[in-house]
Amino acid sequence: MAAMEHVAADADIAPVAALIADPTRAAILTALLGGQALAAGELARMAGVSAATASAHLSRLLDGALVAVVRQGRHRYYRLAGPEIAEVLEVLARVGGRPPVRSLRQSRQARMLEEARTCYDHLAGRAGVGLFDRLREAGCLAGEEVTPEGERLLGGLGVDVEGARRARRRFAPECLDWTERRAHLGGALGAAITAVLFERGWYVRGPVPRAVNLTDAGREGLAALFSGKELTSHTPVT
Amino acid sequence: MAAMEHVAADADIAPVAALIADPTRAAILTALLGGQALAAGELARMAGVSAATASAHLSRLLDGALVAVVRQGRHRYYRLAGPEIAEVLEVLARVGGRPPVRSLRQSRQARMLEEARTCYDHLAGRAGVGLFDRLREAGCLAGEEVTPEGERLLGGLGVDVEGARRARRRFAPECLDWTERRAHLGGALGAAITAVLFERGWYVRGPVPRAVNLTDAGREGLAALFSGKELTSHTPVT
DNA sequence: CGCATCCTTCGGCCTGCGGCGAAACGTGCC
DNA sequence: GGCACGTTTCGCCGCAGGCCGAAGGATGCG
Repeated sequence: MAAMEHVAADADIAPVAALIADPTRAAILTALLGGQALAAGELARMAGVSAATASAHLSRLLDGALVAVVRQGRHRYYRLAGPEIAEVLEVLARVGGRPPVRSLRQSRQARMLEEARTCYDHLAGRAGVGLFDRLREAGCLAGEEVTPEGERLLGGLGVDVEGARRARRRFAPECLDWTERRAHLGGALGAAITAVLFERGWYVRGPVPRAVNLTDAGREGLAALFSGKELTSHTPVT
Repeated sequence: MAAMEHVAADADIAPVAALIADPTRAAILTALLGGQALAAGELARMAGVSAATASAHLSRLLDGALVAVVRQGRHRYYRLAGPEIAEVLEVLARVGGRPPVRSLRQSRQARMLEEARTCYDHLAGRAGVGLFDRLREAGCLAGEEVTPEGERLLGGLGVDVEGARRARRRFAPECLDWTERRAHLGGALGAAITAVLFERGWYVRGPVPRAVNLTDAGREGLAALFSGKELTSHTPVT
């Protein structure tokens, strides 16, 4: 969930938030969430303000690079500047729209996500930090590197450590886990390990989008892995 | 990327954004991104304002449920209210911090993501909308349902359509694709199909977090699938 | 060219809200 | 109890910025 590894070094979030913070601008942006470009006048009508007001807002949104404009005859069609903008609006909507009290179903789903989930492409939640801890305890990790011991253990599991090292992303960064408030393993290595866990069927995806479940095979496999026993051989799917 | 299916029916995003929009509050929230709870006075010092000012801000953040507080003696320790809040801040940071001009490497990554990526747990990008179109053309989908023809084709592929229908989420909603500006298939069915694509090795995850790549096997398999030929039998990994 | 349409710029009004110091409140310590 | 300290509440000031109507481009049409 917390994609610390991807956050630009302390970017100014206030100016962007300020652009979205005005109700009229928010209405405009939400209207544009549909994906199609809309004319300035139409946006003014949708937002319930005069053309002059809407124009001022659109000008600021343009400055802030939240929207882009294409002139066509005497119309100016505005659209969101990119997918990231839509993402921001959607995440904000999830936070703003969350009900003050959770339904039973929601809290059940929340508990599942706390137990084990994916964070982008690596394992997170209690399972994620647990795995990270056990890898450290077993002496597999030192700083952002893998020890020879770790190479052996992960290699035996079927993880392509060398491949992960060559990937175009950070190798083994800690990724702050937001439900556990502690680190789990992210980056190329975290993704590679997680891929193997799925290939082996040790974890399977759950009904809720990012939830994953530990299988019986996974429980046994992980226990064996960290008790030092050799693993049964394994043929990857690809 | 566009998780339309999860957005609450037009939630008010402006109030949340307004809370983040003030530079002082943004500084406080960013300070709390570290994960540990901090005392009010400490936050005041970090944000560079008087205790009175910080207190007022914290009070508003508390009202808006962006932070939570725990009293301990004469201190009050504030922390972010939950993982969603961290997520909002991180997404905002990505947008606010994005460089005006993309590096070669970034634009290469962006192109990869435009071609094919995952959106939560289903296929998106050109590949996602393409697959959706071909499923529709083949008469597999009707509204939010699967036709008998679709049952046959997907069943032959190894997709558990019945299982997806029973899942605790929408079955086959359209999900707006933000790079293509058209719909792709989301929900339980989209996830189930995507899972099979990975199991069969038709798609593999790429070096960039959400990127996926079509394999040669995938190209052939998909071509065969939509040309009506029978598929080679398939043993799932789990 | 003249007019209608769409959009932006300008000038003025006014509310909202962030800032501070001082005082009040609550808690721990002696 | 009395004091110190952390935090909140109160009162006040100042300004950023949202709103509109009117005027000023720009574009298309006849």
